[in-house]
Amino acid sequence: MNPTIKDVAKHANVSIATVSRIVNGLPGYSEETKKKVQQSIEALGYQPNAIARGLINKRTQTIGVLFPDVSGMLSSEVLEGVENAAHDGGFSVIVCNTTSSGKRTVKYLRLLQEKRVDGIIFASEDVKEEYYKIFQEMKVPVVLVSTASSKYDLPFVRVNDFDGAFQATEYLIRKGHKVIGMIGGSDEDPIAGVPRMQGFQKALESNGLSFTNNHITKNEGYRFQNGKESLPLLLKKLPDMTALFAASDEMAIGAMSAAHQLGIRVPEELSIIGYDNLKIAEMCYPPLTTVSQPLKDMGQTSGEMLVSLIKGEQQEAKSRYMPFTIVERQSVSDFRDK
Amino acid sequence: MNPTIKDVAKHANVSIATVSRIVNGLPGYSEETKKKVQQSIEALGYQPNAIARGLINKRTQTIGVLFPDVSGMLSSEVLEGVENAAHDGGFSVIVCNTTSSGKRTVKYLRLLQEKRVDGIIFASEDVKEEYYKIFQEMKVPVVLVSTASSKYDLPFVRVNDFDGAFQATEYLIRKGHKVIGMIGGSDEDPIAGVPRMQGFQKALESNGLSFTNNHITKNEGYRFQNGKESLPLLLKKLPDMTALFAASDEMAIGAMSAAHQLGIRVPEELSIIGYDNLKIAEMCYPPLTTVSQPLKDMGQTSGEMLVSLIKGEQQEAKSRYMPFTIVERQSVSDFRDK
DNA sequence: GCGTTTTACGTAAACGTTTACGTAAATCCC
DNA sequence: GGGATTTACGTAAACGTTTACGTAAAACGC
Repeated sequence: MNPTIKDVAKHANVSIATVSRIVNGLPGYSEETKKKVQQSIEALGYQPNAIARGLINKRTQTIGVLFPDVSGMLSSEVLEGVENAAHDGGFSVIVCNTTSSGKRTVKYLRLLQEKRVDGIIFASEDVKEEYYKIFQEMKVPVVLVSTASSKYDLPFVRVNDFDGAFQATEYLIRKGHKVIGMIGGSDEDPIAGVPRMQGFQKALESNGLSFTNNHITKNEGYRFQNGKESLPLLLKKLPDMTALFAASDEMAIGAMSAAHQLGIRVPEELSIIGYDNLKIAEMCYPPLTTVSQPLKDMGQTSGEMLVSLIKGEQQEAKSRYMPFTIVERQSVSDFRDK
Repeated sequence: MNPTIKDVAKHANVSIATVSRIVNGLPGYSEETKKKVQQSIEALGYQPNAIARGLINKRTQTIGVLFPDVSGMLSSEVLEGVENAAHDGGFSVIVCNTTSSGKRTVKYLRLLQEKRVDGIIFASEDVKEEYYKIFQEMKVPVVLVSTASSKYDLPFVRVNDFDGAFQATEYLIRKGHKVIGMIGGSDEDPIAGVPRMQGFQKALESNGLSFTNNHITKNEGYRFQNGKESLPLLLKKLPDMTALFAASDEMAIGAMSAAHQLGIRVPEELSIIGYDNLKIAEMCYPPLTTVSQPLKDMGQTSGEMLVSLIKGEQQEAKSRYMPFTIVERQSVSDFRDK
């Protein structure tokens, strides 16, 4: 089995306290003793036991990250950023796939509490009261990413969804489009659903364009299939539509697929703008113009924020709205001549 | 802070051994004592400390998973399967993003060794000697996924890449194509590079079609951009090419993008078949026909295999070749009339 | 040389849990 | 009723590490 600190101490003929001091770079030993101990460590192949250290220090150097869909394209980029920041800060990442289930989320939080993780990153979902209660019990820092909570004072890292939608819609308006539809999310989703629809509506109204219920179709999810099914519905409600804003890249690409099937040329007959700037945005045909959420940076920033809170480098984190841009590709046509 | 087992024992007026027995469902207490202890647990909000338990049991209920690219589309689906299996088996997953760097991989393995993880899943990369040395030191089970090792006897879960490529190429041949090219990976990649190229070559030769160096372009990576850059090169070498097999879905979609730009109609003028069946295969235009690696199932299977090894339910794991299928979509035309 | 300060150790206790083993009481069976 | 077995505890030690504190020796300064 693995040699312990006792084996090293015996081999080097010193006490375990001396070995510990040397291993951890604390003062209190001679150069001669240090060399002797290091030789013993190498000879025995000693690897310190982080479990024992965690028990004493009451810190495990581990954080938990909860995603509603760990293999989703959004999640995987955020995860990369989080993992980079955590690793650089000396922390390991336990990943939890909650599948948007409240029960499973509570189970994971309890598990993370038992494992005494030093902090939590909670991604892309609304914070329920019972989650917040567990956060409180755990007495560790929590950072939200790609989400926020109106009810609980938890630091977050996100993009301003209202502004992003507003500017995406204004972009279409500036390109000369006057009949613009939206493939939206859910009325009950306070994170990605409601603000993006509100931003869309506000942009229309601010530019003197009409907004009615016919301008939006709503969905429970944000997937390719949702977008594909929504386009025919939207066209029925808004037959003169020349452009649309989709509340996610996947839905935009789904709409694109449906347009191909309906023989509608994109962008010549229908312009489409998405939201996220996932990797696939450049891979579809035509390449998608979209609102760019800097997902990996958001993961990185939230990871750094959490590490900083754990280390006590700051007592309170300042929530961050990350900048977004409109990445122009080829899915939006210039309608100003028409 | 968190109440300990000592607090519960004091509150319930029993010993800590009794609390432990009750919490862990071991025999040796009366129903009356059990009720009393459970009330104390609830009143104090006791959560067992998994760190202390891990130190005693020499088992952390945690596994480490190493990916060369954690946000890659391949990785994220495998990760979901692994995480599901691990969670169901009572294990947490520490995710490590090695970025294909040998140095970083060693660093992660050492970290996982210190954290005393119960097992390792190693994905999508060749096993180097120094990794294998660390596996040996750690004395925990290791399972490979989406990779294998010719040099070390480690159980793996993968698809037979030779067969997959062979059948993809035969599929094109059965569709009447006679001049078939390949966008391949690297000669130095014994996992995804060489076998897929060999399968392609064998299929051509077995069907009496010519194979020369002009039939393959090679790449260092398997990304969209690699595919996009490869198509013009391949067309230069093989101007009469009517179909191509790409060694990954991303490269297939990259080739598709290049075809659109060159005004080549897919599949009418050029048929394309990919490899992986990533989510994006159905999202591109036209939807991609591809060899389907069951990525999530592979993750699930490798996770189950590792859990079983850790629990001692089996002493040796039997390596698994997972079945693949050809998922027909719309990127391959029937060339038998022409 | 002597008193003070610093250095280089080692000892003992702690962290929160699990469990082997001993003991007393209760139960069972002849 | 008595001996054997089972049940229901509690005690003590262990797991591998960190560190406060005490002590002896060395170094420093007058």
